[in-house]
Amino acid sequence: MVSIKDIAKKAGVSISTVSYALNGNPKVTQETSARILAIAKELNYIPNAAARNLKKRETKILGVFLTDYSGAFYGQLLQGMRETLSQKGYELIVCSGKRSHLFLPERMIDGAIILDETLSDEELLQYADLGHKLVVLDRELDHPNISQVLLDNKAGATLAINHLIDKGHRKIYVLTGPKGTYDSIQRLNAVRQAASRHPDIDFTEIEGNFIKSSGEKAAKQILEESNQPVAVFCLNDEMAIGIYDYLSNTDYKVGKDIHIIGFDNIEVSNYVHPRLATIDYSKWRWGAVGSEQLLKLIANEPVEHERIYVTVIEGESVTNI
Amino acid sequence: MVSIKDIAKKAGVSISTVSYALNGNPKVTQETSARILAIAKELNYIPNAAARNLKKRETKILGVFLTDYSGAFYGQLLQGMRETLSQKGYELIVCSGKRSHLFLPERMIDGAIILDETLSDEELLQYADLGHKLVVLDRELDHPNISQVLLDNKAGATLAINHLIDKGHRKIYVLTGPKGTYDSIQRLNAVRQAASRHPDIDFTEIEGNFIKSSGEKAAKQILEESNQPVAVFCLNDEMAIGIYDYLSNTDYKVGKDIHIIGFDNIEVSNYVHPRLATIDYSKWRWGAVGSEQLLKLIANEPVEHERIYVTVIEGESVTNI
DNA sequence: TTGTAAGCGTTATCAA
DNA sequence: TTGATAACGCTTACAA
Repeated sequence: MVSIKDIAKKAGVSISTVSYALNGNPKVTQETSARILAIAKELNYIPNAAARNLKKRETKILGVFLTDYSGAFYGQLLQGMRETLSQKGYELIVCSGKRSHLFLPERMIDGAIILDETLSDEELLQYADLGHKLVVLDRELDHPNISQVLLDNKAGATLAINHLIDKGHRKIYVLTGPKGTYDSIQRLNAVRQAASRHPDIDFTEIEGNFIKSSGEKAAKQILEESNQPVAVFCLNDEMAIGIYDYLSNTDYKVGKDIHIIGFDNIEVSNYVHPRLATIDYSKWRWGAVGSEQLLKLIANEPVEHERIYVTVIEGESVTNI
Repeated sequence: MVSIKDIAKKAGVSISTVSYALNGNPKVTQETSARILAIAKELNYIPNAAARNLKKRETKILGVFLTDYSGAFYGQLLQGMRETLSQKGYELIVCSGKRSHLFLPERMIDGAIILDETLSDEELLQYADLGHKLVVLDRELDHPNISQVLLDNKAGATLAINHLIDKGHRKIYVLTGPKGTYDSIQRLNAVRQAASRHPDIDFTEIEGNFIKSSGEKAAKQILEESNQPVAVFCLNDEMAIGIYDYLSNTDYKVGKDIHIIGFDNIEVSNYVHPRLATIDYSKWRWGAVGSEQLLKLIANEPVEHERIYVTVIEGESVTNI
């Protein structure tokens, strides 16, 4: 491994001069600086990250924590983060798994964006107390070192329900999500609020868990229970796709016998036929805003919580009844 | 920040004793060790990664380099890697972008898996020369510190063509991929070889670039050129989906007017109707095998290049003519 | 069994 | 303008 020591020896200067030259410090003359740089390049010198991190107490690396890598919209989300951060000289690494939770206290990364239920509120608050900067996308957490960038789930769920009602639906199933996750809880609460405003409409909740198979199961149950056309609000798109799958093996048709609206506008929703009506939001923007907030926290600038707005995407999966 | 110094002071021992205790070295007595551990926990001590990395010259972190985060099958691939590596005490981080290319020479990571055309062969060979361990999934590169785990593209493309021929197709379009990427080149070569073995069959190449829009463009061209039923081998699924999209706005039907087979069996291929025929392989296994190879390289065990095998998935997008 | 001390590769302070 | 040197937090011979 070639270190500044090697360069110093070869250039006949001290290591401090090398360090200054390498870091563009104007104290060292153009001449020596050029010579040192040339030698550094010749020797293929690359600074050792550990040594620098140890001394400078920062890595210029930020982490994003995901529960796993399977999420259907991570691509755009991460892209939004990366583009925002790289402009400011920060690198982004994607972390998932128990050991990586230590990256923050270990000072491997300078800050983190959280979209990972497996990290507890307590753990995050503890890090925040230690001075680490965090942006949470999946929970509400109040702390001076934490900023929230949350989806407007309530507006989304309300839009979805209203869309079904506008189309004349009076029997509405709601396929719920996992009990513990923020987005799921928020969406369900909004649905219940909407339900209480519409006593004339028949709302039925079916327990789901945000994965495809629970959509299939729900479809089976719905077909057994009722034969008039019904509407289903799936609290995420993946479950909606599950319903499509189940129906494709029956004579029932989406948008005719069962009307479906989802949430998230994941990529596959663009491909299914008929097109899935859903609630859309910019995943790219979510990542970008989250990153901006993190940079502000790190720069000790004031931050306010942000909200990501949502819109309805209409599709032939919901038609007039 | 709490360091071993703080613990040493509080425990009334030297820092080396603390270090030994923390690392479970049996030289230190149960008693003192227990006391030190207790204090460490009390103070919420977390070892500083930079300091340890600097000293030990390893991080127990491996990187996987991706061109971007948008790949349709990254989820399973990464999952395969993570599950394999975490068993062996390694953490995986996902890196994308210019600066992260330095993670290897900076010694931020102990090794890397490459699926990223933006890294040049020269750069990788240079790292390998410096002693860094690499596994490449997207090119052929011979070096003692590099192991290849490649898709059997040739078998896949041959299978696809044969499937079309078996179904009676005699006019076959081939929608190609970007000129520079390994998988694309390999697949096209295999197609040309198959073509030379079947002079009776009419092969036509259309230039594509692995993204959806080139499928749409190709569909337009194909419909303009020919009206008898034709077959198309799309060198990846994404372009095949593009054809579906284009046809959905016409009166032509997949599996009837245009027969399509893809490559990769990405998630959306499961959702489209009719089901897309395609070439499948285990993304999880690809990641897992790649990881195993990397661990072997790091342990200085002998490695041989590996191949990931492929199979045909039939679908109603290709029917008998 | 525990302590002393050197060293990992940088940065940065102070003196020359 | 450059050089000597301490320090960052940790590991690990070697000494006690």
